[in-house]
Amino acid sequence: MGLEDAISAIEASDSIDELRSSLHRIVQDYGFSGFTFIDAGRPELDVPYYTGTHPPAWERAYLQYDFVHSDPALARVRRTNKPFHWGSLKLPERQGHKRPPEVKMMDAARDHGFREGLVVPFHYRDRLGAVHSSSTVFFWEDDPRAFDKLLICHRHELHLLMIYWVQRAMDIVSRDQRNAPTILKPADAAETIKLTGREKEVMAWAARGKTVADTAQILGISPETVEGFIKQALRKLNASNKTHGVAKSIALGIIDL
Amino acid sequence: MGLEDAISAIEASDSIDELRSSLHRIVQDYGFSGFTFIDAGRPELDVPYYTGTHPPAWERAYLQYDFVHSDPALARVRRTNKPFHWGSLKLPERQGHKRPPEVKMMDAARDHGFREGLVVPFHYRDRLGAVHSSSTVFFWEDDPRAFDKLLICHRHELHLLMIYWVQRAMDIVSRDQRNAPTILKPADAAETIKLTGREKEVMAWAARGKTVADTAQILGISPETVEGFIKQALRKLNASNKTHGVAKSIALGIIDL
DNA sequence: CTAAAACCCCCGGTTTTCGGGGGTATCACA
DNA sequence: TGTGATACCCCCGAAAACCGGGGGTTTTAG
Repeated sequence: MGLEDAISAIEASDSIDELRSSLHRIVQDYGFSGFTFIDAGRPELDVPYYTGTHPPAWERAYLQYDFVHSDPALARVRRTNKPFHWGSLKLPERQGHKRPPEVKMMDAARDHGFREGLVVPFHYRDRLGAVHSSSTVFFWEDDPRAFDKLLICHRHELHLLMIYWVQRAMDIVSRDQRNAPTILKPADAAETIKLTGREKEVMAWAARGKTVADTAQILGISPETVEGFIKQALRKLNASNKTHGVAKSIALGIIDL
Repeated sequence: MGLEDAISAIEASDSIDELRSSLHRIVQDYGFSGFTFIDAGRPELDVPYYTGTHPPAWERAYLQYDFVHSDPALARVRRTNKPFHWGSLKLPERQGHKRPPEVKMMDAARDHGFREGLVVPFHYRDRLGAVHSSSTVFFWEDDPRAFDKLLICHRHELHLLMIYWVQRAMDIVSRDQRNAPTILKPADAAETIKLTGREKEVMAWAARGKTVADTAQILGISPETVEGFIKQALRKLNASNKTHGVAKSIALGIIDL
């Protein structure tokens, strides 16, 4: 099946179930045993939205051992845009006497028969402008050398496929909202947050660890004024405290470190 | 030039200037007269970052008439993930005697010789996990029918090209800016700092705006214990307070929002 | 001209933070 | 089967941050 055919098959799918089996057929053609699509943008959730054609045993293990919070691929997905494979992940060395949870997770994957995995990150916006991050992993159970060869030739195709797959999934879900998985539904509309120069300055110094008094001295204004700017910024950011405000500012790209 | 060659050329570029001329050559091969990359995620900025090989006259007009705030393609980019062309934009009807600004902008583009344009949206995350949205437009000055034909055959290639181009641009910029990391002192290599599971958890909840009391309830431990973990994490991070610690944790990739 | 927003300063009561100080539980290895 | 390293859990008190207001002048945009 060529790339154009695959995209056509995806765009012709008319329900999430159909979409799932379409992709399954496509990735099987490439030699993968299955795939998992997972919402990667909400690390605070214990069980984010996911779907796919992975083995049930793997799903049970993943949930049971809380791998969402230790999966090193998910962590990387949140900071990158290009596909990568499990073999390229840098795992932490064991500190002390315990195996780090990341290593535990990868060992478990191996125990389930997965010898490699291709992870495709995709960050997208819904029709309200809200941003979502997704991770899709294609499982490989055959010879790792064949996997390497596949990557060289078809990495880009698989990347493109996922983009159109996610887009199609979003279109379907927004069309029939009733039984929609929550993640694919448009979240809060993206609000444009506009901080003034002073507000950005005080937040940036806060991010660098300066207290209100420090910042006041740096900027040559009174501590009370600094507090005023911070309060104003927190209101605009809809943040509950200074720490939250700084985190949001970084996430929104308002301040750079 | 094939797709793989084009991507190779992009990934081999070592500066923004080189990257720009690489892409220019590639899109000229497709028949476009030039391109403009623009940071589309900040509607609040009057002059967002942009670069490209557009005619200087067009750039002057764009700035002079403040087209950033009326460009209908930019507005659409913020809500979509697939490439589209100017012809598919739905422009508002003229009300009364005034031309809507969107129409004005498209008319101006035509006056500058552009008969069509392919717009490729791309939403990406940087190494801090911050989300950005970009718009790249490829200008078409030839026969519109040839443009339609090109889209059918090569839309996906152009889409993929942009993804790798943006990623490469980000890599170059973040490499060049690494001499001014105020928040990361040289000694703070990510590898040397290892937080335990609990330490990471309390820092992550702090970044999401939770107070010590909130976090204690979420984790089912006493507030004093939560404080203990935070203090321990701050020591390891060599951070002067919680806000600083959270900023550092994000910068080091230890926690995600 | 006028309204809105940026910028600057202040108070008082409440909550959080962060320097310390404790302790137990678990695990790999000898 | 102990031993040592580490994760994990709890407490105190002085200092700082938070949060709700209250002022005012200057700059910007319609």
